[in-house]
Amino acid sequence: MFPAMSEEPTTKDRLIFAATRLFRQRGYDGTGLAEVLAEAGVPKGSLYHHFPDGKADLACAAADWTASEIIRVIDDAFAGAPDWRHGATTYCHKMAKLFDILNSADACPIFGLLFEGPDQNKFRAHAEAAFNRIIAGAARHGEAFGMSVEAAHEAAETLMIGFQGSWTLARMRRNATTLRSLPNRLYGAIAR
Amino acid sequence: MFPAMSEEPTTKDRLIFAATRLFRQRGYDGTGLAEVLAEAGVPKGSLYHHFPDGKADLACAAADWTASEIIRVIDDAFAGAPDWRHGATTYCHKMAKLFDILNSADACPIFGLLFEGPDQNKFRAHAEAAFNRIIAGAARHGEAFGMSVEAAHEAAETLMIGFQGSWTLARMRRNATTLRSLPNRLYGAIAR
DNA sequence: AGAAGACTAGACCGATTGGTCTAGTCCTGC
DNA sequence: GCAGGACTAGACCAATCGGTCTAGTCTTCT
Repeated sequence: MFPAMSEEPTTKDRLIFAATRLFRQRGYDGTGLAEVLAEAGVPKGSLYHHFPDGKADLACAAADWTASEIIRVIDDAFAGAPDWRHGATTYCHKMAKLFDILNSADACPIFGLLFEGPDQNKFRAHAEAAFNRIIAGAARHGEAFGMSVEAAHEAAETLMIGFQGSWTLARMRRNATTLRSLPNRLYGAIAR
Repeated sequence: MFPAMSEEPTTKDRLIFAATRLFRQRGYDGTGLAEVLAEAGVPKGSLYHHFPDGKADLACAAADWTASEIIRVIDDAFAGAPDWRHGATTYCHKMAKLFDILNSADACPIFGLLFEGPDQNKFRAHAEAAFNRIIAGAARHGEAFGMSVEAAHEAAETLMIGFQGSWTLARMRRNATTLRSLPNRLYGAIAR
């Protein structure tokens, strides 16, 4: 969830990274373009050059980028896991660690970036496609464990549903316990 | 979640109802005071008279009111239920119906009103207290079914975690299926 | 070198924002 | 009736909002 610093990011990427971070912290409507520009160190003309529809385009790009990052976290978490539960547990622990790094102040990275944004069909379609990518990315691992397509999809969805609720509660409580205990919450029961 | 119309609401209540509805639909930052005032049919001076800290006070009042309403829904849902699962299922069905009534556009009433608002400790404390009231209100029913204090609390929290994630997904998908299937999601496994 | 397009820079703009404040009207109690 | 407080009403304000636009600089290709 942090940009790789091995290469100088392009202007466009700098805008996306800054927007992602600020939208997550402040929400879409609570973030002004001036803040994004200041953090990215980019002038306004550049923003409209790269994102002709302005703030709304930025939200679409932030959602896309977030989904790609989450899929990376999911893939890392499930790599080498012997079964779904282990992968999901690692995912939750990784996200709990991210939560701690973010100092407990940020909205859930998935839902904060994909469920809040401009009131436009374009964004909505983007966000939905991004979310479906995440679900598909997670379900793929379920299938690799031998789950049926349906069961894998269901498991992925359940994980994401629980993840959001848990992150939100962790945020309120200022600690990541609900994230770390999510697997037990979900699979202390689902496991079969 | 709709004001009782048996009595003419006070100016203050009109503001709270309007704010609650608009904050749920647009988010706190996405709602301007002018909109709230227009919907409530109240002049600005009145707002500052009743809510000296302005918009932030309104958010606190909206959160409190929302919690009270949700607790009412919970109590209704669990009234007469033979066990936790039945009560929780009825709660989910009631909320799914509310979702349909709201035309799928509103943020989760609990989390949208309690987790988004002014970046202030006062609001945060209010919201956290409100949420804890909801959890306690639900846990009470668990205890009435013979659950230990801890298990009842855990069950209430799990329900709310799942509820938020499900509502959010229902909102994206424009249908309440995830809300209606939440009990099976949670208790097709937890049930013991 | 020159042309064209990509990209940066920041001034400008009308609209909206939430809060402040003055001037009333209404209500209650003496 | 009068005084004081509760409450309504809306004008005013500085700041911010996101978008537009002009004027450059940089890059690439011929």
